[in-house]
Parts: sequence; C-alpha cells; structure tokens
Amino acid sequence: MTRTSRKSTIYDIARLSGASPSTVSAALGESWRTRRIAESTVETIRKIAAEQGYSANMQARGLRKARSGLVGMIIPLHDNRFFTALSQSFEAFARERGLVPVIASSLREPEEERRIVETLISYAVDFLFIAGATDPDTVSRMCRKANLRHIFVDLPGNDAPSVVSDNHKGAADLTRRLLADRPVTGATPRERLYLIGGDAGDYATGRRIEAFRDVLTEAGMPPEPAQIIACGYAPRSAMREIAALYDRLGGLPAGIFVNSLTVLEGVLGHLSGLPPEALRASVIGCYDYDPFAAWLQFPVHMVRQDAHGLIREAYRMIDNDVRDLTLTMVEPEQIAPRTFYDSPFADRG
Amino acid sequence: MTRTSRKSTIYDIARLSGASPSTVSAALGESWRTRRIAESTVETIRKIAAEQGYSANMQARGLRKARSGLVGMIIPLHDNRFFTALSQSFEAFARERGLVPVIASSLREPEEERRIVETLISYAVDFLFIAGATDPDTVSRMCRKANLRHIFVDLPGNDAPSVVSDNHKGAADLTRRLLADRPVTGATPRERLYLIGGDAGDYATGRRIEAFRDVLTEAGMPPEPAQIIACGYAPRSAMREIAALYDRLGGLPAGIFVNSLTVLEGVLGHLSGLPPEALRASVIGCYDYDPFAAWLQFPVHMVRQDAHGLIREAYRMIDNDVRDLTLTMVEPEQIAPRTFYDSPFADRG
DNA sequence: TCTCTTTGCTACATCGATTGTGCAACCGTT
DNA sequence: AACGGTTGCACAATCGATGTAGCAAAGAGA
Repeated sequence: MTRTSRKSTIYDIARLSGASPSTVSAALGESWRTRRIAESTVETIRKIAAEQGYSANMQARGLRKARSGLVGMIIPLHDNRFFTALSQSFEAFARERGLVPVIASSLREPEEERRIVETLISYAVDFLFIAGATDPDTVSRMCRKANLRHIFVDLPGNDAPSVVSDNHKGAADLTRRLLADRPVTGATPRERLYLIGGDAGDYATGRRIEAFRDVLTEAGMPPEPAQIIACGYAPRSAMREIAALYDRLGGLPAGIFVNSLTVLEGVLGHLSGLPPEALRASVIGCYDYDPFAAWLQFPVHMVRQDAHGLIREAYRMIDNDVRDLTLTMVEPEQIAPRTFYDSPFADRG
Repeated sequence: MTRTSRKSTIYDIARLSGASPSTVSAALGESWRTRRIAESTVETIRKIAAEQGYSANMQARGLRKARSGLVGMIIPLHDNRFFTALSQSFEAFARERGLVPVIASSLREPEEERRIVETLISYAVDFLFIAGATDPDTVSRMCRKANLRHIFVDLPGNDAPSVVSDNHKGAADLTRRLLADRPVTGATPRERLYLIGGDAGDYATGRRIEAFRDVLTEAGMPPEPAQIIACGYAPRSAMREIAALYDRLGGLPAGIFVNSLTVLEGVLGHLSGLPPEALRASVIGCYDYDPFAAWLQFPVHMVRQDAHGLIREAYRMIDNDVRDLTLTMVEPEQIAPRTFYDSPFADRG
C-alpha cells in the first residue's frame, strides 16, 4: 500500500478479479441477482473489494443515479438546545436509512437561507427539511423548480408539508401556569404578565402571542400592547428590554413569558443582577427547554417541544411521499422547574 | 417553467446560446480568460444561465475535479454547547471559503466514527476535522489511505496535526479557584476536592486529572484515588456517582470539579434535590461553558474553551497545508459565575 | 500575396458508477 | 442434430462538467 495510492475504483477491482466493471458494479451492489451474476463471482469480487478497501465514489454514483444519498436540513443556528435536538434526531433518522445528513445554519437570514438551498440543490440532496424558515415561499419555489421534496419544520410553509409544534396549546398552557403561579394578583402594570422576545411576524411567535392573549382575555385581563414585547431573538436586545421594563414598572412584573432560549439568556443577564427578593415577585416561563435552565436560581417553567417527534413526523411525510400542503401538529410538553429530563440520546452523553 | 422541469445543464445553456458546452463551462467558471472566450460571449452566456436559474451540478464537477467542495467534521454529539460552538464556527469558516460543511456526530462510538469517516471519504470531502476522536489512529489510517487531509480538534491524534485546548492549564486554574473558594478547609474526606466525569483513558480527561493532581499535590494535599471519579460522560451515571459520594461522605465535598457539561447535567439532578445549606458546603467548577449554567442556584465556575479559536487554528493548518504531526494549544478562559458572555454569534440569536 | 501569430471557439476524452442490450456457452428436448 | 431457453457475463451509452488539443478565421508582418 503506497502512501499516495489513489482510491480504488470498480475498474481496479475488475482488473484484479478478471471480471468486467459492470459485473463488479453489480456484484458490489444489490442488482447482482437480477443481473444473474453467479454467486461465486459475487463472493470473489467482494473479497477483493474488501481487501482493497474499496468504497464507492458517491459523486459518480450520484451523477448517474441523479440521487446523492445526501439529505439536507436548515436550522437557524446550532447554538440552541431546541435546534440541536432537531439536528440530533434528523441525523439519527438519516443514518437509519443509510443517508448522510447535511445540516446548515441560516443565522435567520433569508439571503443565507436562499444560498444554502441553492447549494444543497447543487449537491442533489434527496430531500430537505427547513426548520425556522425565514422565507418559506422562496424556498418552496426553488425546491419545486429543482423538483426537490422538502418539509417545513417548526415554522410552516404555504406550499409544502409542514410539521410544527402546537404553539397555541403550548403557549396557552404556559400562560395558564404563569397565571396560576404568579406571586401577586391584581391589575396594576406590575401585576400583569409580559411576553418577551420573538418576531411578531413569524408563525410560531404569532401563535404564541395569540394564545397568550386568548388566555389572558378569558381570565378577564386582556393584555395591553405594552405587555407584548416582540424584540427579536438576540440575547442582548432581550436584556435591554427587560431592564427597561424593570425600570418602567419599578420592579419585575408578576409573570414573564420568555419566547425562546436565546431570549432567556438575555433575560438572565438582567435578572441575575437583581436581589433575590426582587425575583420572588415574579414567575418565569420559557418556551423551549434547556436542561440547565431547569435548575436556575429561580424556578422556570418550560415548554419542551418534541423535537424527536417533529422530525419523526417529517420523515413520515418523506417516506409516504407526501408533497402537498399539509400541517401536522405535534404536542409540546410542559416541564416543571427542577425536573431531570432524559433526552433520547442521554445514554450516549 | 413547467412543474417537472429538470435542472438545466451546461448543454441546455449551450443550445440556447449557440455556444458549445465547453465554452459555456468556461464562461460560467473562472477559466474563461485563460481560455480566450470573448467577454461578450461570456456575458451572453451568463445572462442566459441566470435566466434559466442554472446552477452547476456539483456531483459532476466533483467527479471531474476529484474535489467535492464538501468539508467534513465529526463531533461526539450535537446536544452540547461546546460541540455546537465548534459546529457553528466550523460552518462559518467553511462558508467563508465557499465550502459546504457536513457535520456528523459519532455518539462517541468508535464503530460509528469509522463508518462516518468512510462515508465522508466516499463523498470526497476536501478535508476533515475530528473533534473528540475515540479512535484517532484508525481515523488517520483511513484518511491517509484516501489521501484525505484531516485535523484533530479537542482530542489529539498521533499521525496528523491536532489543535487542542490547553487542558492542563484550564484544569489547573479551575482547581486553584476551587481550592481558594472552598467553604471549608481541612483534610477529612469531606473537606477535599473531587473530580467527576470523563473517561480516564481519553486525552483531555487525562490532562485535566493530571492538572488536578498537580495542583493539589503542590498545595500539600495529594488526592487519593477515591477523589477522582472518571465515570464517563452520561448524565445518568454522573447522577448516580454524585449521589453515592454524598452518601459516603455524609454531605457534599468541599469542592467538585465537574469534567463536562453532560456530567454537570447529571450532577445537577442530584444537587438540586438537596437543601440550600447543603449546597453552601461546596464550591462547583465545570470544565466547559454553558450560558445557562452560569446562572444556577449556586455559583459555578466554568472554563470556556475557545471553540472559535480552535477551529480557526485548524483552518490555518488546512490553509498552510500542514499535514505532519503537530500539536497546537489554544488557551481556554475561566469564566466567573453569573457573567454574561457574548458568543461570536450572539447577535444572530 | 504568403506566412506566422493571435483570437475565439469546438471536439473529444475523461472522471467512476450504473444499466439497457447483446451474445456466447450450456442445458435439456424432441 | 437442431432448437428454444437459460445462465453468466461483457460492451457501450450515459450522467454533467472540465480541460487538452486543435482548427478556422482574422490580423500582422514581410
């Protein structure tokens, strides 16, 4: 074995085995039965291939078969437990099927998202999941043109199957929990619930705000606009907003509905500077789950979206070749503070 | 544009523009100058290509050029802030170079790791980073055979460039911090420091244990074997071990050096069941950083490995075509409890 | 006008695997 | 012995892009 030996190809194996390249190809693949290659020949060829450490060139195969064996997924960012839970499950299901997952992050920028879709199309991925799409219509258009099956996860699209959490239910449950647990009751601004974070224009946030509003209205305390602070997802801006709110109210409000983990990071930056008694005036809830957030200084109620379930449903769409507009809902789960939750991959830690 | 229109190829563009496929190829690439294609022709072709929404078939290009434009990275798992920080930086640097990152998780299983390497070789990735390798020698052997450049990150290999954290320094600093901050001093078992988690056989854990031992020895209190509990990385087993330790000692030890975030998850599962005064008997340190862990009920000193720096150095090796055994160290940083730390991607949250 | 160079482009082989088609060799019948 | 059927394999086209080699036309120089 020379140091610079190139990878061996079916032609090398053919030469070594005395068979033709097409026979080698068939013998190494599934088609040798239908192509009537003698079992003894298959064995010989496979032995030689193994000795040579042969492995197929997927580019060549992909070119010929017009499928790559690659499957794509776009997430907003890697640095977030919800999205990485999606990644982990996406990868596990892909591998189960002998596919290679390509996971890219869009950083929530439509331009980047488009570039990624185009690139993945160039690589002929067999299908594509888009989590947290920022511009689903464009994505769908590009995919249709390339005849690429795609599923929206978490944020739905208008022209392809979507699998999303039941945001309304999750948010309604969380809001009810905050209402029930808030340390003070009353109607002054400080005694109200506030929702912070997210982009009012995006689907998930929209549904959650809706639920927040519905539950409060039902409870006879319809929220004022000031109670809904959709300041985006960046930790820094959440920190600023919560500080401003604290100043405005002269303390924390009775309850805070935090709309995502990144927002919670920012909120923490402010809350943790406060004296413990200031914190006791408030109850915190967060949409999305993080194992460490479960054990903070103050209790945080969380909504754990069923990432594994979302991905499972998305793969089901693929397996059943669903291509039309459908919306599948997966129930999230409320997790009480200070609960030890085992992720599906916890044993691999 | 018909619904099932196949992707257009250089042949389509050739037909539409009246030029030959090779001219189209040259015109759309970089080589048109050296191949003396008239600038006007280039413009015409590019216009048509844009109209048709042409994008190159990377499988064909990769087949021909024997490079894929894909770059691979293996991490143990996605569901961990340190590794996802690596992913995020790996991806950012790849994109800067117009490459497509393929990130796969090995779940710390050597068999899976090998399978992934083989697959990535099949796809002709242009280079490969391996973080937390479980069997670096085999990986190196496979890569050499395929003539694939590879860099080890976090855990070094013996036959390729490696970029690792300065584990000894990070762990020594953390140990010193725990020594300084421990609430009780003395020599009874409860008054000692304990290190929990990790695999004594792996490089990073080995260095950290070494540092732990060195610092304690220097301080005149060399650790007994019982003070080092390398129980792996799974949260569950860490939870069991810390519970057992608590029972044995009749309380928490003066200081706990937690060897990874997954281990900290398990430790928390036990600690949080304890009364607050039990916690005050102990000081906690964790190797690796998580933003939420910074704000727990009790202070946690953390060591933030410079994921971005590690990846930057690894890319530098690639850019300079370093292939021989080298070991680059990147300094980690100690982060005090309750510090707001901005990740390089925080603004994108 | 004839040669020589430059310009602008085309033809064709190639990368490695897959697959439709074809063709010997061999078998068993009548 | 002639025939139809099966078995086992080889040949060659193909996927789409790249790059070498080469050719015709135009321009330059004598």
